Amino acid sequence: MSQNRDIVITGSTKKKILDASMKLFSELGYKNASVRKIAAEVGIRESALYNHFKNKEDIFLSVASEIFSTPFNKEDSPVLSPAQLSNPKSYLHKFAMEFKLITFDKAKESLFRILMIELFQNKQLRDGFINEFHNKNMKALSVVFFTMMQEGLVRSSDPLLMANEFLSPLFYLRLHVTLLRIDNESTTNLSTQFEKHVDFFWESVKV
Amino acid sequence: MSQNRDIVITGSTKKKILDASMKLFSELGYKNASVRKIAAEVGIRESALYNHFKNKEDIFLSVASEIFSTPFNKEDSPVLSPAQLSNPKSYLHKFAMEFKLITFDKAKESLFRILMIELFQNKQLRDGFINEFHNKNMKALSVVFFTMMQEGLVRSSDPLLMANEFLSPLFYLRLHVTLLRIDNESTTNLSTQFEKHVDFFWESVKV
DNA sequence: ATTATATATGAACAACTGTTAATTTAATCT
DNA sequence: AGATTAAATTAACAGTTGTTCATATATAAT
Repeated sequence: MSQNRDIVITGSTKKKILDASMKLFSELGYKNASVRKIAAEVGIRESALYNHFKNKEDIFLSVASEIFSTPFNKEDSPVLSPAQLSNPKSYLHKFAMEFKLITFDKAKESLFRILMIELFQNKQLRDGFINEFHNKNMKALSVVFFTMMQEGLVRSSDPLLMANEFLSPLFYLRLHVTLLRIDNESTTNLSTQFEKHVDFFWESVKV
Repeated sequence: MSQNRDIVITGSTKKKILDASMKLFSELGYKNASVRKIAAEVGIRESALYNHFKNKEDIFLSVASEIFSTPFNKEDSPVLSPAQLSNPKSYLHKFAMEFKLITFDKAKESLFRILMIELFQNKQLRDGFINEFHNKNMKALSVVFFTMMQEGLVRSSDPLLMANEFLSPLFYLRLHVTLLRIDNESTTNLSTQFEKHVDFFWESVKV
């Protein structure tokens, strides 16, 4: 009961630690985000952290686990119903818009930063990136393109290649946006590029 | 004279420090690559580093300055001569092959890792990435595509958009390759993708 | 009201950080 | 040869790191 009260009034300490960690990891990276900085951000002493987490890595893993849990790999987000596929261009638009939404989502942006910062120093994140992000998206998209090809909606080609050609510019765009946002620079130019990419791509593959 | 002798026999200490730093920065990141680790890699004590560099940041800047000095922005690499443009597809192939070469170049790979690792924590590298890599490549490519459009070699579109569509998959590919290489995983699948991308792209834009 | 439990604190630890100073070693110049 | 200069070493510094422990405080259950 009191747990509920805590949650309502201030949010549980554990949640606060995760939020503070996410913020600091994404701004400073793992090594620079010290347990003391995290504790200070929460408003407690560093020793109190160890009541909620085994150690610093435990905190990081808890934060990092969120990276691949929610955003892209939800089977339901870019829906893959035959009805949708009969209007293939609008399906691609939907996929890109989902991607755009995630790109400009503050919380997801922090997770993306953590991912990018630690990608080259953490095998777990590398595997997650390739399996949960790249492979999953590629698989989903290539199924879509394969179906489109069979129905004669797009030109015949390697579905995996086509999926890659569709996904890469979206990722690059996301990276670009994230970089600009760090320095509070304008991203209005880039925000329209998601749609432009889909249009260009569709012009490239439609029969 | 004796300086020359040193260089011939062992390489100057300063050069050795830069090599060791490049290696460690790219493997561990700035913070984790301590001055003691760098000194140990060179084979001297940490205090001796300060005979050659002002401080740690001075070493990093010296290494980081190489990132944007050599690889892509050389005006001569992807040549932009009218003669080349009359065979547009082979020009794009050349550009992509240049990119592929850089991707699989051991030394350049280290610099790319440093860039990616510190990209989100170092404004200087962010600016360098956007100005020296992104903008420069985009500008060069969009001029090419603009010319191609005028000569009726490719379909009419926004040259900048087309440049982006051409560049993004190359970058994504490079990222992917670099990640696999960290874990010594095979990249044979990916090595053929550079050519496939150009073929797919050409099929997409040729009139 | 007393006990039990969860969570906070302050202090301390050993290890590591970047950097400096005094000193020794080695190479160069006259 | 001796003097000068460059580059190395040893030792120490003040700070920070992650983690632990004994203790205090507040909440929950009896």
